[in-house]
Amino acid sequence: MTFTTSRGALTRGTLAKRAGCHIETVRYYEKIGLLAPPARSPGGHRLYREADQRRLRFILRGRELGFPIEELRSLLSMVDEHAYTCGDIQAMTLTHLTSVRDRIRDLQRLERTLSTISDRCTGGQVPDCPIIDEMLGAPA
Amino acid sequence: MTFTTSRGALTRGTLAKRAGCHIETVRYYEKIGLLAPPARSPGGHRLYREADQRRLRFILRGRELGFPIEELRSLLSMVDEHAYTCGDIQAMTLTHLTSVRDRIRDLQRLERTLSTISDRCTGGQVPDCPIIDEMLGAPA
DNA sequence: CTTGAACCTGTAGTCGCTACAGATGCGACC
DNA sequence: GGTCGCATCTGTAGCGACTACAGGTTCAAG
Repeated sequence: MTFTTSRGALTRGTLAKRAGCHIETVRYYEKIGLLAPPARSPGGHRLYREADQRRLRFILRGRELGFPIEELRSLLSMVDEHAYTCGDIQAMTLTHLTSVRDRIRDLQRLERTLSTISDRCTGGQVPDCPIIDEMLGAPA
Repeated sequence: MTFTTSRGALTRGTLAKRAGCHIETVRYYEKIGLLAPPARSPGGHRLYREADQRRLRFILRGRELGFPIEELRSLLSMVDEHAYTCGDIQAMTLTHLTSVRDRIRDLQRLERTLSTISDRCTGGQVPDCPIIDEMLGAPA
């Protein structure tokens, strides 16, 4: 079992498992400066604390919400310095929400197009296909 | 005016403009083997024909429909060899359609989460924010 | 003290382009 | 035929957000 070391520190693998990400993601976030370089064991292994786990969870939760890394970097520094207002965060979120809605609309248009053209197919062994014809010729 | 050369060949820039893509995309598609290496002028400039324009349009239309490059490679070789049935193409399209629908569902979930949490904001100069609290604590 | 998993480092690959630098070609005009 | 300026040529690096690998070391359990 790999849990914690003698003084309660977490290894990289354990941190990743607990926070719910790939082990290499932890190292990646350190490299790009989202996670601070942690303490090391005498042999050079990273040793994390509970605070690191909370910070990583924050980042991962932000990613799940679709925030890009650079926005998370801003969010983290605002939180670190307690320098934010609800209005600031809400504005960032609403901007982000707009882009999510745009993406949904784009995909819905695509969905309609794809279902329309595939509905026109007869299927089976027929050596002609309206999808190919559509791609060869006029746009749908 | 840059249209066609003496024998009706298209330059790379003209081809890109006519087909509707970035000039560098043409070279990229050649590099990855979607477009065949075209004839060259004595000085080494690419010279394209109408058939190249049709092929490029096919690829771009496929990209607009969201097909990944590798699927377009398959589609192109099937079309080149007249070796496809409507059923084959329809199956590819339906698989692709499913993944588009999955992505829509994921984004809709995200949209609901983001609008729910931003609705809880009071906004303005308030130094606490439910969005941040959410990211620091329990998942929404 | 041995064993095997976990970790260390740096780097390359993913996808689909786009951008750049530095050199050369092309065609229009004079 | 000379000059001008745009277009094109080549190879390579960068984007975003990781993930995978190679080749070596450390850790901890038995």
